[in-house]
Amino acid sequence: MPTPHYGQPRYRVIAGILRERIERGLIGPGSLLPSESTLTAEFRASRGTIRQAMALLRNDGLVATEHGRGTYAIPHGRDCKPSQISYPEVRKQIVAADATLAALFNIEVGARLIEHESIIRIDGRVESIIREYRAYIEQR
Amino acid sequence: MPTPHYGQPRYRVIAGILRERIERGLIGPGSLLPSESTLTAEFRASRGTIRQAMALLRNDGLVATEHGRGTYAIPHGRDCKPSQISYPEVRKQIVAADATLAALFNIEVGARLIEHESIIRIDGRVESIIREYRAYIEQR
DNA sequence: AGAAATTTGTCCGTATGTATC
DNA sequence: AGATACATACGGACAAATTTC
Repeated sequence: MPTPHYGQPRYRVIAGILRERIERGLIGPGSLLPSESTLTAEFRASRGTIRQAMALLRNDGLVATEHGRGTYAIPHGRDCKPSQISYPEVRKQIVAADATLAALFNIEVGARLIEHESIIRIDGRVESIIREYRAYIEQR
Repeated sequence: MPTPHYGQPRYRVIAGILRERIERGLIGPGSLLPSESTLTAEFRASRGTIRQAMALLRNDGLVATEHGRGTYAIPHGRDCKPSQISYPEVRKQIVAADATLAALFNIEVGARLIEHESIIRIDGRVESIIREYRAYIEQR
């Protein structure tokens, strides 16, 4: 993928997402964030970009990093007693049907499907991932 | 050597060589691959590059890695594809985490997950497929 | 049971080359 | 030209799990 940076640069966007997870208690406090390589997978960003994002969070005192161990969320400011069970994160995207899905929907392998993904976390840990697939209807 | 990436990157080349050794049975199945440090010596590549190569093999389900132990070849798979048969409306099975799921759950690629699949039909037609993934908890 | 060595996991800093806005 | 971003690659260091002595 090229590098369109309309508006905010990616490292700021990523930092913002992580910041929100921390401030909402999805991650911390005290627990480890995903590793750099995991985050590169999740955000599909390069390591450099992830590290820039982390640098912002460190700078804001939201996280601390220990060499060889990882990056923690810091118990922040006033504890607003975050609820233990978090709101799911939701994502919607168009994916290509694999063999199994294609067979079920009776469509061609590679045909488009809409995938809704919800991530349910408890204490910041991913508890469950739910994906729903539907036929893709061309719009417009 | 600097880092020109003409043609194939080194980690792919290395992964290819290792893949061949595994598929030829020079290594597997079940036995440990050489350690990362051994491979850096053999291929004169940095550890990071070796680890990238290993990640490819893991992603293909050819090997699995355990912290502090090593990486071993996986007993080669014969997947009897059930494709033809009509699926039950609800299904539960254990699946291997792909890269995306592994990143979200913060587990190893290839680690076990429980997948619940439900098929929603309207007038006999598949309307929607819902899959839920959870961590697999070893019982013994 | 305990210490040391091995091995993987993670982070740090840096560097080069390419491509896009 | 400069900032952003990607992919690749190196070498070093500390942390944590496992194995060996």
